[in-house]
Amino acid sequence: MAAKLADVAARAGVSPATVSRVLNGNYPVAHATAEKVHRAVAELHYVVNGNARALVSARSDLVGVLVHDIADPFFGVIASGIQDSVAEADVLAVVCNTGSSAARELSYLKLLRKQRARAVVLTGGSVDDPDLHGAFVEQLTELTASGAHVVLCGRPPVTDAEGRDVPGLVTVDFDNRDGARRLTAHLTSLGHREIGYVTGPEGRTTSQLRLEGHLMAIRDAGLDEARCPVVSGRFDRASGSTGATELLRRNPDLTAVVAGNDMAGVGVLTELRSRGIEVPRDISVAGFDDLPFSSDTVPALTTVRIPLTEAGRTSGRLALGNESPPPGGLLPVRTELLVRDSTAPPSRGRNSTSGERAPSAKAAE
Amino acid sequence: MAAKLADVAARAGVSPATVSRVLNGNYPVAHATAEKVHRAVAELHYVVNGNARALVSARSDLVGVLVHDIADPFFGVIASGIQDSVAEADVLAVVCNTGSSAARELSYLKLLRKQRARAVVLTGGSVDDPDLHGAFVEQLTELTASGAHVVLCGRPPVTDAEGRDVPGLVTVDFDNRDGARRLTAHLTSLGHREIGYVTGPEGRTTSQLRLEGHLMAIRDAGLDEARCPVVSGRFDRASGSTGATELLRRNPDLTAVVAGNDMAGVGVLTELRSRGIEVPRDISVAGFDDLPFSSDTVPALTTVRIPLTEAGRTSGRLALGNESPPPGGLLPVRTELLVRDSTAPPSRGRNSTSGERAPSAKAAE
DNA sequence: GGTATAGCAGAAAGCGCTTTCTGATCCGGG
DNA sequence: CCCGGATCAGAAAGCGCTTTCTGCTATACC
Repeated sequence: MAAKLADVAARAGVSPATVSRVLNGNYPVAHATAEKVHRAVAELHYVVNGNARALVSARSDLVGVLVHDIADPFFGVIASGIQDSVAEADVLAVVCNTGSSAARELSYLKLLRKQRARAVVLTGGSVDDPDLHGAFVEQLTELTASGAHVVLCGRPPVTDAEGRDVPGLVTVDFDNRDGARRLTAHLTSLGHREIGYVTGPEGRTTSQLRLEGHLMAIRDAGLDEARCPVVSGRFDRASGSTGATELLRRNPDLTAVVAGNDMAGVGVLTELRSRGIEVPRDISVAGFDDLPFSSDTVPALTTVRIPLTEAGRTSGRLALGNESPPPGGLLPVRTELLVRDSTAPPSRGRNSTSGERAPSAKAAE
Repeated sequence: MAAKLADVAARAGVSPATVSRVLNGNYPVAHATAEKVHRAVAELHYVVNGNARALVSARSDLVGVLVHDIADPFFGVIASGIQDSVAEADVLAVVCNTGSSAARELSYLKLLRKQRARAVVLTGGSVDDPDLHGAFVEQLTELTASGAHVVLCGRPPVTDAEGRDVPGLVTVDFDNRDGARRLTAHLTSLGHREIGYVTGPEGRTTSQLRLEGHLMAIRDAGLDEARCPVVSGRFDRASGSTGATELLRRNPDLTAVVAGNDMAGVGVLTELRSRGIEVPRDISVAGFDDLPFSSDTVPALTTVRIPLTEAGRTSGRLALGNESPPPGGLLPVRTELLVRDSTAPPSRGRNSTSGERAPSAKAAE
């Protein structure tokens, strides 16, 4: 149906080899000949068959991007960063929604291997499934063995059954633990001593690291852990709401609630509001990630910014192999505490009307 | 490096042809033989080379998905719907960010053609670029001619230079105009007579259709169009803010503001709030799309719901050719008016509480 | 003027698979 | 007992490209 290389060659009056060389520009071709070929290409609307090319060169112009949920802006932003940087090399990004299921992650990895993807970027915290971990490591090993680059963006290095790092992986690591520690430290330094926490989904490394950071800050400040309840959520709005409810049930005197991410933070905000609790006068609230909408909440959410777009871009470059991998395969990404309007010093006894807050001034990107 | 079909054949003691047949299950193979093959496949961790397969069968297991911006939840949700439905056929979705540029759209189309994508789904309103339109139609024609399915999701049918529909395209059409009409009609029926409007980007069909619907409702209600200013925005928060400012400058007596989409609606909400204008008491606000966050705004945003996930799924099925195309190639998607807390009847005379305007430094993306 | 050397272009092999065509085996029926 | 038709398996061609190897024509140099 479509024109092929041989058709172009015939039309230009040259051999297929010459056409190929003109197209790839990796071999000297006389200018006049190249002209003829270009003309023929244009006339025939010729487009090289990527499959044939990939077959002989043993690698395609595809990079796989595994995300938990592409409808979640957290992943959308990362994906757009990746897309951005790989597009410069005319490489296509294949976005795969795993729905946080290790099984689907595995089957996508296999599919990507089948397409001989040039690289794959796994984003977001890893999902723990002991049964599948062996198979997971195997896929990753197989992938790197066949020359594909594997980049972990926002998830910790993968270790095999013996706890050894799987070789050849590159990690773009978000500083979740320390970011969380600094966030909660901000709250304790404001004078909060009864701080609730809504975690992310169980078994997700991101949830765990952030929780650890939070607990570190709690201990550093010498707070009574019994007064600082932790409930588990799922990194979404709904779990933010129910989490806030549960937290208040456990400790009605809470003066601050930290959510595992911004999404849950919004849920907390909504729930508190619907209960007539004013933020930050009555309770301070904080999130994590600094998603695009986080500065538009009311009040604007205090959070920890992760430069997601930039991290995505870096991951993309790493995936293409354009950027030499960092020493040790680990490239840390700095987080930054963003204090906005949802956090303030605790008021003495909840029901007092402590000062009004100034209308929000926003942080530019 | 990786095992190939011949290796599996050798190990199983059969011919390559037999292995292929076992893997594809399209030809009778004795049970015992199939067993041997399966064992060899497992032992060698064999994964078929999709490129080789695509080369001979002349079509790959890839569908392209063109979006304006994957970080925007509007597209994220659609993309996840598409992904969802094509994944069932072990087909991979290639997400391409066009950044609303017709040139990039074109180059992605070419890239997708090169990969011999099985189908491509173009989402979101089309971008108007007269210079590139011819080339655009050509790519689409070439694509359908080579047997690929082309689905337009949320954009109107494409017409060629003579205004004729390009054949073979399937359109999943959002009912933007009528949705917008009903939304503004809701406002007029509430008693609003001075309604401002913030459009989407110029030259985008979605913007245009929604604006048309709005104006229809304005006329239907017999309002004075001079009192109903329209300012242009870009479907993002920042333009919602600036749009609201400009609208109030043009008509300080506005009792309602309609934004072209939810994103801009949030911007409007934020801006009004920072000016001390209370929603919906002083001014009603409405958006369009019903994105996941729209019910979490304060107050919850009245909007028009488009079943984006479902539309994405349908587009995916259409792209795979699993669903027979609708008559006329046009499949309408119903929208639904969602009245929430941001709209209410206008109050008599606003200046009762028109607050001080706080300086707010905004960042555009 | 003859040979060495660029500088280009073509022939052909082969990437890993699918599929048609051909062939071998086995069964039942005449 | 032999033949025809199932039933299954192999041989081989070829999908559209890249790339090595080979070869040809100029040019340069002695």
